[in-house]
Amino acid sequence: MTPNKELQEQRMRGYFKDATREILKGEGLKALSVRSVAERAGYSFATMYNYFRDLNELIFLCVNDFMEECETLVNEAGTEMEPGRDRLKVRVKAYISYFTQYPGIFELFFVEKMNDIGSKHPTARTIYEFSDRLFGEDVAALTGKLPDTEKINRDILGNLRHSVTGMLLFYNNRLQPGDYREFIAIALRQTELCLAPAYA
Amino acid sequence: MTPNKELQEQRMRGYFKDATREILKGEGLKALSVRSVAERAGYSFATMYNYFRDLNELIFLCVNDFMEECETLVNEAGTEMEPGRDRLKVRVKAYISYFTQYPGIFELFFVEKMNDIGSKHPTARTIYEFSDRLFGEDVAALTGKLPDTEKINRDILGNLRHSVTGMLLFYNNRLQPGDYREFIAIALRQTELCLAPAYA
DNA sequence: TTAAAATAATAAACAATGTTAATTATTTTT
DNA sequence: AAAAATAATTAACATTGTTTATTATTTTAA
Repeated sequence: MTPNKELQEQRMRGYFKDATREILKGEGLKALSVRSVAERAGYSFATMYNYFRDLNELIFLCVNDFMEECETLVNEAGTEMEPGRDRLKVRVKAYISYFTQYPGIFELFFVEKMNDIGSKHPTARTIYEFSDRLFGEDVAALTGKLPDTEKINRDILGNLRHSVTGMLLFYNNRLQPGDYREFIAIALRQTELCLAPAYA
Repeated sequence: MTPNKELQEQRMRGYFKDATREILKGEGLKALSVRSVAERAGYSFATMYNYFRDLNELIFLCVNDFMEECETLVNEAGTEMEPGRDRLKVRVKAYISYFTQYPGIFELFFVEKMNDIGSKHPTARTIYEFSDRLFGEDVAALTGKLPDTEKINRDILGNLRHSVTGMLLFYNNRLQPGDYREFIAIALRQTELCLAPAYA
């Protein structure tokens, strides 16, 4: 019987990745350490270095998983609705809800200071374009009949990306505004404002 | 001769504060440590604890200085212009320029994860309202003649606050977009979009 | 099947960090 | 000038990421 090294290694990596995901979703980046991950995975902290270059590599691998999870959640919001203004708001709300429920994941996506290598990583661009992918269809539904659609789309999606990220940053990291309901209300209002170029 | 304890203590605190400011402006938060501050101040790291509760207190004290510095810079931009759209853009540009020149200060203002006490600190609110103070006059000049001025002002200033912060976050922390000129161009374009409610 | 080789897991160690407690140096007061 | 108070520093501890040695295990070869 020849042992399946590939499978074994895959499993080991899985244990560490799962542990990392759980900690990030639960206690957040602050609680993440080589030792905390290893303990949850059931191995010594030194074992991690046999499967990953360092803690950062492990963190990077989680981003894709989280992105999928978030996308699924957003896609489950407003399924019965027509693409457009109202559905966009429902989807933005789901997006925001994900990142307020898991502030550690928000931190990981948008806040964590990476080294220069990390920022040049393709992941950085994928994150940058993440909201475009999620909200593109609804925006396109609003601008489809207009001339100069592409430019307007870029404007709107850009504004959405920046202002939603900004709001989440203030809410998650600075507790501004202090109340969640108020935060959501402002967020939806701002979402509407971002659509202005579609009605010009 | 009775020694002026007050003055002496004030000076000591000044040495540490200056050292902290210099490091934050130069190498950024990552390079800031009790030891690096103390070395630059010319004292042992333990001495810091005789004048400040901890490193966080020292950091907080710098925020106000930086805010003043930034405000001065912004106020020096477009002094000969009329309040309004064009001056706003010049001022936003100065604001952005400050926080890209000193990414460590941006981190300190908007990114650094504070403990709950820190986020409930009055400073958190001051930071939140900082851009409103800087850009309020120009926005008011645009909306002054409209009905429902206050509401529109809030909308515009909110959108400005969030989208400028979001853009800076992407640029400073994720190198998106990769080129500074492109970044500025997008930022100014987005600034204009934020003003849409004034022209409705 | 058992000895040798390869591999995997871990423990030990190091450097850097924030912080506190103990100690030394300095200044002030009596 | 000695005693008391204060200031500054050193020593120490706990926690972090990471690397280097050791130990345990598994695979291979005789």
